[in-house]
Amino acid sequence: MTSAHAARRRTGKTKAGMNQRTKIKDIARVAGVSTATVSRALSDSSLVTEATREKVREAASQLNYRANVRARNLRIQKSMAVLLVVRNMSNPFYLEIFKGVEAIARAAGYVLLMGNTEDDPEREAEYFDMLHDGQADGMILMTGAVPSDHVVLRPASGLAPIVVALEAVEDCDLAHVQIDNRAAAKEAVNYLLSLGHRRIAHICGPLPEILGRLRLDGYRTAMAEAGLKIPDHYEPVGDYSSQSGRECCASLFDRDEPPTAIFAANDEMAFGAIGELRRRGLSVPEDVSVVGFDNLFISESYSPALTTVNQPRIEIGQTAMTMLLDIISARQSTPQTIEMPTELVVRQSTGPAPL
Amino acid sequence: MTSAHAARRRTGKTKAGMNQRTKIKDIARVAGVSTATVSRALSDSSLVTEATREKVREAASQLNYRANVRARNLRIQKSMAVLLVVRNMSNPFYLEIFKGVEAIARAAGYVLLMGNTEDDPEREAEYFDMLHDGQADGMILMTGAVPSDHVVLRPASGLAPIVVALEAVEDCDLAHVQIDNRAAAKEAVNYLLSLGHRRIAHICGPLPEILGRLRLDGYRTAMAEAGLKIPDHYEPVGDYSSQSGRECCASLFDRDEPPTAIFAANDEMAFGAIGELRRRGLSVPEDVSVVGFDNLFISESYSPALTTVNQPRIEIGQTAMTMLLDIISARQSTPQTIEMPTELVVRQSTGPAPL
DNA sequence: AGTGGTTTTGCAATCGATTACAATTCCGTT
DNA sequence: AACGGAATTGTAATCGATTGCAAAACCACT
Repeated sequence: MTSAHAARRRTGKTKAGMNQRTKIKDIARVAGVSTATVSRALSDSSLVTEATREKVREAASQLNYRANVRARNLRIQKSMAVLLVVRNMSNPFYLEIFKGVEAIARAAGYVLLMGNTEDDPEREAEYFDMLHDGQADGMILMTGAVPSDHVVLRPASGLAPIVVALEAVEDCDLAHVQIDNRAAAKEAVNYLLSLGHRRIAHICGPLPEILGRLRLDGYRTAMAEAGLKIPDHYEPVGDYSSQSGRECCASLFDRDEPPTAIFAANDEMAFGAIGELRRRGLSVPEDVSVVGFDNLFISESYSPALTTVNQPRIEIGQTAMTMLLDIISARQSTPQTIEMPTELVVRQSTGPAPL
Repeated sequence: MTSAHAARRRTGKTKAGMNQRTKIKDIARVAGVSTATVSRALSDSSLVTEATREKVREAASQLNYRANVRARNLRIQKSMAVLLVVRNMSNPFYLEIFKGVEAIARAAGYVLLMGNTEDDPEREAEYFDMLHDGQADGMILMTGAVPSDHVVLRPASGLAPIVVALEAVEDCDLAHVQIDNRAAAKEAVNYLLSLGHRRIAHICGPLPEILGRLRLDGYRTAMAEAGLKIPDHYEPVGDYSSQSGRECCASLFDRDEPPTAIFAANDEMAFGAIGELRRRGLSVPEDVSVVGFDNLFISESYSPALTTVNQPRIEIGQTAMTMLLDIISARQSTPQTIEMPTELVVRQSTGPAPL
């Protein structure tokens, strides 16, 4: 009776009509059992006989029943959703991380919510709020910024599960998945040194960010260990765009003693640099060698194929999500930091130093 | 009393402790009003005095209250979430579409759920199920495949709001956002013809898919209108990967009468083709012109910068999401098809036909 | 003070599941 | 047949908000 009433009321509202979804009560009626039994039967509880389970399943599939996720989530106090927050959604670097995260999340029955901050502190706070109000059960954070005074960070207030990936949040005991940027940069530069290059420049990423500083540091360390002095203008700063790579490269070759090799802080700037070199009639790698960082999907099919530092992005995504699940299910409580291995991928954009 | 009891019980469970979230009842108690009034005050209903609204706001901010989204969603019968489903999450083509969708969704208060099918019919069905069980209020579908007998498609069962973007689902009255692939392809080929090229080949996308067929059709139409006969082997079929572009290009130049221009069905295959040409000592665009399709972010910084057909991806995402919102709010009921404009972007990979 | 009308507020139902606890059934034993 | 204990099932509370309806408060005007 109640349900007939509800049905009538709802039909009155939606002009589409017939939008009546079957609920657990309907199954109960058809199968001749209580709603509790239906719930148990469908969730494979051991508390029901095989016979009733079958009866319930029968009724459910006949009525095309699917449990209402909203109701379940309210009752079980979970959202079965995780939030993946990045600085810029259209950065191709993230693609495979998305994929890695998605694969693990999906396998565990979680859905993936996307967050895009555009480096706007207000937006960042919004995503933290979403954790707070139960829209997601955890978050993978790929922006370095954390609203410093946000409520979820107050230890007492039930710190929501957060895993920071590829960025570092200091003074917060959060779980981290990282790579060793300094060592990776050093390895790249060492490779150039091993090819006989001495005049090696570095196109930096933005230096307010830790990422850019670490890579620069690796470059400097390698140079220092080789006993080489770095000319003043050998460290132009870009913003990770190919346009900035182009400009930085131009600035290097507009002055005396241009380098014979360039190590760019990411692949896009390396592409820009190669474009600029070509424009100046210099060929890669015969005249100048170029190394990138990231190993974007496209780097392999660039011509010349780019020598670059590979980050295991799929694995990084998988690892971050796995850690998050471990924390959510309280299998893991003390925040860990996992370091993923990088690898220098040698392709055609590097060669022996010219005489 | 009840709430104290609940608190005790919950605290007993979570070892983190202190996870007690403030609920509307707490605000009501502090502000000295009923829960109904709190709800109304916080939702800016005109039914409360400014005085009580202020009192409630005060209490809410003092207790750091945020409404529980799960409870609200159950009550209002919405999820305030939309599902964006793609074939392959790590395809760079989607990036800006994500961004466009995200921007509009966010502005409207919707969150974005990501779906990745990997062309697996089972997964496709899963995402349709998510619509069915209320996990999302609508879906933007970027896979051509629709589970043919799925319940949401039965007209009577309250067809869930779906917008199909850049793919075509036939025999379904769903809203669509598309581009005119045939015309765009024709325009690209016409441009090559205008440069004096006569031997123009087309590297096709997979032909079971409508997309590949339409672009091929545009190519053929342009050639036919120019009165040119297409040699047998001028239509190799790739799979949109740069590797396949490389192979298709090789197959073209391993035979007699190689083309002087190549129109590839997407940018990645164009990159592969350019790589192969370079490997053979042919230069682009002096010996061979190459045109792509999509205008990936990287095409501009490729060298040579790629001439390609631009799809307004951000706008496509925005439009799809806007349409979806219109349908959800029933502002729009008859499914529309919107066609977005493409544009040939001429860069350095094309030039006059060699003599 | 009483009346009628308009604002504000509160009570309690509701959304649709899960689950603690009580009630019942089942089954083997005496 | 009666009994005890285990296995099933049912009743009703619960999750935390929103909202229909009734009650209360307020106000102006006779």
